[in-house]
Amino acid sequence: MNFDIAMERLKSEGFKRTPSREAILRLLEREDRYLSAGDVRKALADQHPKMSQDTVYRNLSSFSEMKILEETELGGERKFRMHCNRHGHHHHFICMECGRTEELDVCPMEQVSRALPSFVIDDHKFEVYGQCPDCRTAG
Amino acid sequence: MNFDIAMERLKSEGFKRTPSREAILRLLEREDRYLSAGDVRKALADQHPKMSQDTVYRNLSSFSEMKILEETELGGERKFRMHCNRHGHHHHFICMECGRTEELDVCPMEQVSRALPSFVIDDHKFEVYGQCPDCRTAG
DNA sequence: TTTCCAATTCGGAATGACTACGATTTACTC
DNA sequence: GAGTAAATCGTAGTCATTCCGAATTGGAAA
Ligand SMILES: [Mn+2]
Ligand SMILES: [Mn+2]
Ligand SMILES: [Zn+2]
Ligand SMILES: [Zn+2]
Repeated sequence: MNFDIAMERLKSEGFKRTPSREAILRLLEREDRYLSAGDVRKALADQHPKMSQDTVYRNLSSFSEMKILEETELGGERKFRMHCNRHGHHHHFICMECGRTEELDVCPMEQVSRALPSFVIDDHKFEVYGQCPDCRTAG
Repeated sequence: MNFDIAMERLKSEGFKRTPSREAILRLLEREDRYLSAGDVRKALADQHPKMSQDTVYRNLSSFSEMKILEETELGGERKFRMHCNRHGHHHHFICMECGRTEELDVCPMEQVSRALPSFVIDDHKFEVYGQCPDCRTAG
């Protein structure tokens, strides 16, 4: 997903176009990795020193709910990234140093569904953590 | 894992046998599901009203580090359960109503390792969420 | 263009999980 | 039974997140 498509999505769902929303989405498009609300505030501190934490949290949550962003929880913190372009279901490798992700095609849920016929399955989480090639070289 | 094996493990690693530790481990053995620190405090409020949160958190963390407990993070909270008896690596279905778990044999990490040869893989998380047969019937 | 108002943001206080820490108590060794 | 390090207690602090009332603003309607 890119900035323009995200803004269209907002408009089509009746959200207003505000400087805060533009700045947050532009940042996430540019960074292309998982950022916490605090990361976002820091990154926008120069251009938008008055943006309140309420605004950051509220918008990140809204964007996540409407699938503009992908969200996970790492180290007790919510983290957000621009939703991948790829169609359909996928998971991520996440670099614990820089937050960058690599998309994974693997998903074992068909097997699991078959193994648990009497359970209601609502959701699942599959994430792989480590060091990306760039961070590995740099380290 | 059961209470007695857990106490042996504590002893062998030089930890003292205290009423707090016994109560926490007995509770987790009996419940056999994921509990938060708050859940533990509430459950022990009758028998051990003076047990401080420091004691609960410190011991749950210690037990988790020494693999007496399994730990996960759900809804922004750390949760703990007695480590399964099963040998070797596995994952869980977790009932979002009652916290009970079902062990899963499926793990897609061999495929992932093959797909990401230039990445350092340190860890992964695979969890399935939903409703267990008991809660389904009860609901 | 101006008016209008619900949506949005702001600033700051409240919440809740978790951690830190000095004082006190306790489990184990001798 | 005395000594000592470990463990616990009580409480205060931290940090991410949420809440709330007041002020501002985007964009539709006049
Ligand atoms: Mn993705
Ligand atoms: Mn297990
Ligand atoms: Zn990296
Ligand atoms: Zn259940």
